Amino acid sequence: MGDKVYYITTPIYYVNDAPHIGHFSTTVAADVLARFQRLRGREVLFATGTDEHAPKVAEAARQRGKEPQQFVDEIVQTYLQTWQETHIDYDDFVRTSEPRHKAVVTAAFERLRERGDIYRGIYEGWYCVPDETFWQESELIEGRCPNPECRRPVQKVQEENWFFRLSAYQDRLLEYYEAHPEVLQPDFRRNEVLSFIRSGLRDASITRSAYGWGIPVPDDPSKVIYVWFDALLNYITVAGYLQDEAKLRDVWPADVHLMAKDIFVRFHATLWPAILMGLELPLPRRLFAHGFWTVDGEKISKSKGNAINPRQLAAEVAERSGSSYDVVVDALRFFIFREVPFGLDGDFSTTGFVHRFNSDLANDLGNLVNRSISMLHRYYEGVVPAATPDPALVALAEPLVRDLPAALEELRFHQALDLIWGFISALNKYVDEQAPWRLAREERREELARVMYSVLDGVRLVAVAISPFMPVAAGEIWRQLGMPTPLAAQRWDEAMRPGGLPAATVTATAEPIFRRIEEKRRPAKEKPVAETTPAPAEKPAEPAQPTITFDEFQRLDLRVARIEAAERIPGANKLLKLTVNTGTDTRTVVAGIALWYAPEELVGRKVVLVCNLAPAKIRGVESQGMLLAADTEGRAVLLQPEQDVPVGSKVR
RNA sequence: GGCGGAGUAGCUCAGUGGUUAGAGCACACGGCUCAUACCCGUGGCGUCGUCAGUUCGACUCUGACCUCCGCUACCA
Repeated sequence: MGDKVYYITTPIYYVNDAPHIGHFSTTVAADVLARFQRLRGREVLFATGTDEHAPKVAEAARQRGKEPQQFVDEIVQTYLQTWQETHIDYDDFVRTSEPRHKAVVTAAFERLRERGDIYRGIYEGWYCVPDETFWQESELIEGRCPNPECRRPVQKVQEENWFFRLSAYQDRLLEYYEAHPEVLQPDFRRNEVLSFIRSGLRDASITRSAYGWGIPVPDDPSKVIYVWFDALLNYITVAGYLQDEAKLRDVWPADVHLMAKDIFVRFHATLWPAILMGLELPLPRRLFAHGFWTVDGEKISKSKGNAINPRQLAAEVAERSGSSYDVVVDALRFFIFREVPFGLDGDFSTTGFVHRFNSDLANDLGNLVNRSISMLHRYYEGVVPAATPDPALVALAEPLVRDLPAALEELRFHQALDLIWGFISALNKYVDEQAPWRLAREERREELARVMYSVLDGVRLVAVAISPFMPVAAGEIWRQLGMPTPLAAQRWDEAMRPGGLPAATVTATAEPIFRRIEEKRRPAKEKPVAETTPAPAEKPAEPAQPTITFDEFQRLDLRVARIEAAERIPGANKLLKLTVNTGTDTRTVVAGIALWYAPEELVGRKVVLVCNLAPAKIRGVESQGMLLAADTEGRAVLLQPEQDVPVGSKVR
C-alpha cells in the first residue's frame, strides 16, 4: 500500500481513425499532467490505448482479407509510433482486444447481471450500420440517421439483447453530482450533464448480435458486448481490477479522465459512473471535456482531408525552420495550449503556429537562452560566476513558482504558459535594464556577476517549468546550461528555489534551439497539411449501403408538385407547413427547411415529392409526403426539375 | 421553443459597485547592441451588444430586447 497514485487517462482511440490533432491534444494534455505530477514527486499512472471492437473494424479487415486481430495489430502500430515520436511518455497502453481487458469486461458483465443491473430484453428500433448506433423512431430525420455527418438510411431491427439498467441510477447520479460538482469540468458543461440526466435516462442496450469480433456475452455466444460498455471498462483494466487488488487500491479512482466534449455527457459523465456504481467502485475524481479543433476555420472531416497529422506537420515545419524535428514537436505541444484555453474550441492554422513559433519560442525564449549563454562565454569564458540571485529577479519569479502548480493541477494549461511567459518577458527586460554589456565595459565585475548569475538561474527555472510541455527543448536548455544533474531527476520544490544554479558550472556553447521560420509569402491557395499517414493506418472504406432491387425502387411514388402555400409552424424553428399540388390532389406536407427557405420564396416553386410515404404527425400537423432535398453540411437544398414540367409528372 | 453561456481596443481575450478600463498579438515611432534583424520603451478619440431601471456612482447589479455559441425539442 503506497500513497494514491496519480491516475490519468485519455480515451482509448478508435482504430478506424488515423491519429490527428484532436487525439494529439488530448494525449499531450495527459502527458503534460503526468510529467508535471512526476516532477512534483508523485507516482503516476498515465494510460492511453485503442478501442478495437467494432463492426466497422471487422468489416474493414474482411475487405482486406485479414483477420480482425491481425488488422488491428497493424493499425495500433500507427498509434504507438505517433506517441513515441511526439514525446508521449505513457505508463500503460491498453488494447480492448487484450486478454486482460476481455477478462475484466466479462467479469464486470457477469457481476452486473448477477445483481440484476443487466437483464435480457427486446430491442426494437432503427439501427444505423455505419454509425453503429441505435435510434428511436422519433429521433430519425426523414427516415434516416439523425447524425448530421451521416444521414444514411437506417435498418429496422428487432432483436433480443442485454440491457444495462441505467434508468435505475438516475437519482444516484444526480445526488452524486450535486454533492460533488467539481467532478464535472469545465464548469460550463456541468449543466449539460445535469439536464441530460434529469431529462430521463433510458436503459442502455449493451450487446449486439455476434459478428465474429468482440467480446462474447458470458453464456450467450450469440451476442457480443457493445463497444461503449467494452471501451469504458478499459479504465479499470489498467488500474488492475480483478488482477491486482493492491494496485487497484493505490490507483483507483482515476484522478482525471480526459476526453473531447462529444463523449462527455452521455458516456463519461453518465454511463460510466453508473457502471462504476453498479460495480461498487468509487467514481473518478474529475471528468474533463476539452473542445474541438477546427483547421483554418473548418471542421476536421474525413471528406475534406484536412486533419492535421502532428508528425507530418512537425517534419514539414522542421524542414522550414532548421530546428530539429523533436524541437518542433515540442513547439507543437506548446502551441496547442498557448493558443487556446484548454476546454474551449480552437482553430489551428499553420500560419498561427509559425507565428507563435517565431515570437514566443524563437524570439522570447530561444533568444533569451542564447543571449544569456553567449554573454557568459564572452565575459566569463562560459563558467558560471559565484553570486547570489538578485532579489528583484527572485521576486519576479515568485508568481510562477507559486501559481504554476495550481494552474496545472486544475488543467489551466493556458494560464500555466502565461505564467511562464510572464517570467520570460521579465527576464528579457531585466537583461535590458541591467545591460551586462555596459557593466562589462565599465568593469563593474561584482554587479556583472550578480546579473549574469541571476539571468542564468532564471533560465534554469524556465527550463524546469516548461519541461512538462517541452521535454526535449527543456533538456536542450539544460544541456547548454551545463547542469550537472539530469533534468529528469529534478523535483519541483527544490528545483524551483532560486539560486539553484551551482557556481562554476561549465556551460556549453550557445546554439539556437528554436530557429526562426521565414514567413515567405506562399501562394494564396496554400493547402493545410493533409493527412497522409501511410498504410496500414488508412481508413477502411465505408461499407456500401445495402442494394435494393428495381422493384423496390419502383414502389416509390415520386412526383413533381407545386407549392401553393407555405407558413411557419409556431413553436418550431425548422418546420414549414406547405400546401402542395400533386396534380391529382392538394395536400399538406411538413418540411424541416425553415432555416434555409422563407415561406414566401417557396410559393409557386416546383419540387419533387414522395407521395406514398406513410403520413405522420409532426407538431400536431399531419404531413402527407416529403420533399426531396440535397443534404450538404447540415443544410437542405431543395431539388427541382431542371426544366419546367407539368405538375404531377412522375419522377423515376 | 426550453435550459445554459457569451457579447470589452484591428485580432484573441482579462477584469473590478467608485478617481484617467487592462494584457498579448498586429501596427507606428524611439532606445539598446549581449543575442536567432533580437530585446526594451512609448503610442490607441475603445459609446465595455441595445434600451430602460436600482444607486451618490455601473463596464461591473436588475429587467427587457438584439446577435452569436452550447445542450435540448421539432426535422416524414
